[in-house]
Amino acid sequence: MSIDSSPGMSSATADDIRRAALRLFATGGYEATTMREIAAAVGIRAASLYNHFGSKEDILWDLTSTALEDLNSESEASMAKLSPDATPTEKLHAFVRAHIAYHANNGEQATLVNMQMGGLTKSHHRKSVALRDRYESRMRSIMQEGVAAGVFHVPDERVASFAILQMGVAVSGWYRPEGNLSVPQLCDVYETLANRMVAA
Amino acid sequence: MSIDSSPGMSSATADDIRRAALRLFATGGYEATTMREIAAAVGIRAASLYNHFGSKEDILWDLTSTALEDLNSESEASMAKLSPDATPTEKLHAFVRAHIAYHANNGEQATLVNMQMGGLTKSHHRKSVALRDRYESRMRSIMQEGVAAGVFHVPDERVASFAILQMGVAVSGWYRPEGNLSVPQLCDVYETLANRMVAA
DNA sequence: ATCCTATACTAACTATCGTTAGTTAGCAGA
DNA sequence: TCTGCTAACTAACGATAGTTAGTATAGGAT
Repeated sequence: MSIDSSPGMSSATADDIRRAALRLFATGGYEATTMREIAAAVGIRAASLYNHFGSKEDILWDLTSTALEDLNSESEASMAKLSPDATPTEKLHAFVRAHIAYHANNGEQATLVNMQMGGLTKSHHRKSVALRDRYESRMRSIMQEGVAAGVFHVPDERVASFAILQMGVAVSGWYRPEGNLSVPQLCDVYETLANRMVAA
Repeated sequence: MSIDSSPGMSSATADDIRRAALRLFATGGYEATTMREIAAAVGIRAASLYNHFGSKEDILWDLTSTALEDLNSESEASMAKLSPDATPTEKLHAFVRAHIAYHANNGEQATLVNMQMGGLTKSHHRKSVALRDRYESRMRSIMQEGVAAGVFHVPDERVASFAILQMGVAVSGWYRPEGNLSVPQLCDVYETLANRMVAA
């Protein structure tokens, strides 16, 4: 047995499984999706899935951890491009644009993270929550920095941070690339809204 | 058989079932919750649930439709209190406050509507989506009215409407009455944020 | 006192789930 | 050519799901 569920190596079939499972989990829910459905979408039998993943939960964990790591790394990469003396406002803009771009470009991954994490084992769930918290805390830090510098003025730092995060998360639920808004345009819109919320 | 799932009449046991199922569906998900779990939470056996509801989906539909009707009626009641010549800004404030209050006071119902509607039959799902659309369209109307009157200025009416709605929906995920914010205070915060977003 | 209805129970059915066992075909390297 | 590994298959297992059938009991109405 090989089981290429660990990151790094992955066969073409394993990637097919990932793609099919992601779509099915995101649209129908993890519990409601059966191994036979995933297999049928790939063109194999259910038992063959176990040549690539140890269990159904293994697939969910693979997808979830990848999604959360992508979210974090894209966000970090975007922030890293800023100059060392960037203002809180510039940081907010960079964060929001990366946030919106991810949720527009990776709607299924985001949906998975937001709605299907309950299917994970307790251990995997804890790790996922930790990754999500790490992400959210970056938003909080920017907010606190801006308030401390006197350039942001919000009624409640915590609530305002959540509000900015969540209005962006919702993008994953409705954005379609074939619509009349490009991703950069969408980022513009949300950058403006976030900007106004902190009354910068 | 009586099956008091239809609104209006309902036995005490049926209400116990509703309460238990709501909690279990909201915290663990509809598909992952079993009839035996619901029954155990009520203190009866699974088969006895069928004296009160025709099926598991019947319970979900009962809860979902009630939640959506409550959301709509509370919103309408709040708007109805405004004077006939209320400004778009006053309407926005009234809508947002009702929106936030509902999501703070009815977190489990809101979670159900936002995450578990996939468990409904196609017919019930359609009706639910229609109720949700009716609610969201009220936000859109206020936005359009404000923009037309020249008092709101947003980059995109549709996106801004969704953003205001969704930052409020997220409240149902984290608000706890034992926290350091009362519901009216929370409404104040979100009224301010929404206000800034439309730059009124 | 006697029905009758409502609601609970036990027991079980059928379907389907995730998963395992055992097997077979194909292909790379010696 | 032989060997060994990968990844597919068929078949089936054990568990559990939603649901139904049949039965018992308690309380209110006549």
